[in-house]
Amino acid sequence: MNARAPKGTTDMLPATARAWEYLTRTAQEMFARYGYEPVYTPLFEHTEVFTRGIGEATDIVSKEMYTFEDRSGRSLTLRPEGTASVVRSALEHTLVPQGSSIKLYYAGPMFRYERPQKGRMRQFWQIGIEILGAAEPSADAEVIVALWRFYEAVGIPASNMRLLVNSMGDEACRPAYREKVAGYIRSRAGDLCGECNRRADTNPLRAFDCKNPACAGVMAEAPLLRDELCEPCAAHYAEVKTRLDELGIPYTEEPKLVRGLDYYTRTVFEVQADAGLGSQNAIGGGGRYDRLMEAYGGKPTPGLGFALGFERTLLAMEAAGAEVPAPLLAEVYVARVDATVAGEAFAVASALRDAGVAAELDHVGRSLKSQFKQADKLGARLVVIVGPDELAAGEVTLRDMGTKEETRVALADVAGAVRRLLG
RNA sequence: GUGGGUGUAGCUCAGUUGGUUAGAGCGCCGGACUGUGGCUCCGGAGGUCGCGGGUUCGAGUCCCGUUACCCACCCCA
Repeated sequence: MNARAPKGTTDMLPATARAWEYLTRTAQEMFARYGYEPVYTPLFEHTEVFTRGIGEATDIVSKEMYTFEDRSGRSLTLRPEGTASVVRSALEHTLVPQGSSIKLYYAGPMFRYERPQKGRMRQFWQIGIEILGAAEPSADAEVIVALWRFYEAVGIPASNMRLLVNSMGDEACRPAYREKVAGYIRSRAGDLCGECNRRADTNPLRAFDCKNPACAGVMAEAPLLRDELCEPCAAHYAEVKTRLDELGIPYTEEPKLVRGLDYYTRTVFEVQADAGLGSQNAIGGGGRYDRLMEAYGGKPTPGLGFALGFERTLLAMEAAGAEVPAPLLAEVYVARVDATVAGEAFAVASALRDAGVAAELDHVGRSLKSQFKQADKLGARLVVIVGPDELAAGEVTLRDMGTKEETRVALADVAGAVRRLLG
């Protein structure tokens, strides 16, 4: 059989899994302080949740989804992102009654059928937060600040990151702007690539993202939404920036920042890392999606949030030299002199564990010498030596690996003695 | 979907102009007088040289195909 994990997936071995748990734990602790509660939605949804939420014409929906029929013929899709599911769940359970709001966070794997490369996997992990029911600019600022602070908390210095912000307008001003850009594209059709010409009809704003140098040059002269925002959108955007300014969060306005998901309105943002990443340098991003709930048939409910990628965040952390705390696997190593005392040794290790001490012992029949090597490698501060001689007196030997001092203690008091020595 | 690069022990890699039993470091296991660690020394286990063809007296070394991984385009977290 093929023992490899499928393309674009990877096993998270202990070193990585530890980092995953660290990121999750940090998010739990931090987002709790911001008032967010956990939510777990299914890893797959009715396909419609994503086609209607993210948009039929987006790359994610049109060519990157893992869609399949179950045995009853339903069309299901492995979630390519988290927001659509959370909003669908909020609608199903009426989590946002009129006039209220709710704050949620999630963490888990997402799935997109893409060509893997640095910082891009087919199964990748995200942590995200969402606020539903909040329309005020302070909510936008809160989400952005939470994202920024999270990166700082896990050891990525501000000097290694760039925060980009923009406003995409709303239904009052964006349609007109879209047409204006589409018109601009058609007027410069000869100077733009084929893909961009098609975008005039499908998603003109994406032309701003085109990597083609010629297109970039042409689009640099295109009309900017910043100059076309309706008054409410302009005021909202201005206040978001004021909130960020007041906290000293360093951001850059990027008028060409466009998100690839159709549901975004008004505020959008992205954090890019300068070090450790390849060309996929966006380690987190998000924005406001005030019309998404309606797209699902719910009442108008403003919403916003962000998602950050585990894999990319970890790459940025490594580049910054950020350390993931390592757990203490063995404060004490229980060594047995020979097989005749295996039972007693096991009982001692169990008693230590019951007493809250990290204790390890051998299960493969190593020599006593080898057990000491193990103890040393694991960083055990103490070794409990269980041998026939000691047991004859109802005792065991305790060795301090630092000072090499050995003392005999009563078998019945091992846990107590160990705890006193460990301080 | 397109392009480039790389595939030799668990890991990181050497392998001369194709030539006898494929190497190193690290890791792992064991030992250096009898129940004891970190250093050092000695020994050992471990390899279908990605896979399949071809050229050749002979290929890890050359050619073709294929596959996997990596990176980039694209897109996004």
